[in-house]
Amino acid sequence: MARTAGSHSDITGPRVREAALKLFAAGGYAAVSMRAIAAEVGVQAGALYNYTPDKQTLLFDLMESHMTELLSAVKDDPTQPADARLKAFVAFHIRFHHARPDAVFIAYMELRNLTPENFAHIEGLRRTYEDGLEQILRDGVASGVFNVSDTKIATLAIIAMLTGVNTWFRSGGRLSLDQITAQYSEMVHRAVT
Amino acid sequence: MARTAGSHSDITGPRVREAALKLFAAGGYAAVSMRAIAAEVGVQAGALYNYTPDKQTLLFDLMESHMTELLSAVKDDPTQPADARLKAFVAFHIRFHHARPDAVFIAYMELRNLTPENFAHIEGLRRTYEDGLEQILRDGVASGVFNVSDTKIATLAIIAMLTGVNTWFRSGGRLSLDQITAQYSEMVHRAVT
DNA sequence: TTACTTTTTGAACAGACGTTCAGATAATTA
DNA sequence: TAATTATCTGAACGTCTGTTCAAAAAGTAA
Repeated sequence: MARTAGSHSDITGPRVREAALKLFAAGGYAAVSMRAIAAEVGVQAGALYNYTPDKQTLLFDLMESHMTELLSAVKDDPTQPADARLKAFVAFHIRFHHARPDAVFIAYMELRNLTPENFAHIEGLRRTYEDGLEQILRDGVASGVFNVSDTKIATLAIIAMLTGVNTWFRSGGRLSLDQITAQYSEMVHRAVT
Repeated sequence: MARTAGSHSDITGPRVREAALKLFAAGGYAAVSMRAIAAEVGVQAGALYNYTPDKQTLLFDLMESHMTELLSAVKDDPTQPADARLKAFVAFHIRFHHARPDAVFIAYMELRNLTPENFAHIEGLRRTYEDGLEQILRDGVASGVFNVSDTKIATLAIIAMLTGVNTWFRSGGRLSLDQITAQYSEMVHRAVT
């Protein structure tokens, strides 16, 4: 056997990334073999190397795609009042992260499996995202609507709190995502006011 | 060669656990081999099996020890006002977790590498810890000092926020641990009041 | 149909994996 | 001192690892 019926890179390529995302999130980068990813796709291990030069790059590409999507999806209107901007940020963060739990999990858990250069690049993207929130807090402090002694710490505290939703929330439970968002929005608002 | 000079289980045993803790935290359970742990201890891989039946149990024992220590270290005095109890909880959590970053990291990251039974056991211990905080919040709501619409969500939000300190704080930086604790205490207090 | 390109297989590589165990040496006890 | 126990080595086991590559089959274009 060789090339299989119906095979095409436009189909197999995305499926390789989907399989890697799913399996890395479930088992961890180191615990998932290239053969396991190939089996999930329905292909032999050698075929994966048409789509990634190596396993490390496969991980990095997944993480970079996630961070890039995050940064291009987040919106902020500096002409609005800071409290409205903060509320919008909270809602965006919870919703965006809830929609892609596997990518979020990988982006936060597999940093140690990146080479130093790859790590630095991903860290830079994350820092950019954090800076967006910190700017909202700083503007709010400047305009007198917020009261925070250290905006950097508050930024990290808020993001940790929001991202934590992903570790326990699943659709279909006692509360809807909107209800969760409302309560977090309230807690965050109080915490900085 | 066989038994080495000065060798004793009272010495080697703890060193095996220390090495495993350090390496699991740095590289992840799946990425760390028994040979790597043995090398860290200064022994051959076979010798590890005098101290653990297998690698999985080694991981489980580390996690269970950590959770058990956590539960026996946390104190709460229900006769005190809820806001004082909450403040004490925040300070305890930050300090306890800061003192053992490797164990904390493992306890939160390697859950997926536990067998179902081991996972259920560790999850039970974590739930017990969370319940301690939730009880404080509930008492505070009952006595009118707190205002939280859902104490379970608030519990998870607070713990995620506090544990997040471990991901970035290192002693010797811009702020002391006491300063960090004061600001988190303030934010948590505001969030539930 | 023929020629060419794209995609996959399946075998192979050298090395690492968790675990077991007989035998050897050190520590301890009598 | 001699006998016993505790501890470790070093080799071995079968299996899995990431990656490479020639050969084969399917898709595409002329």
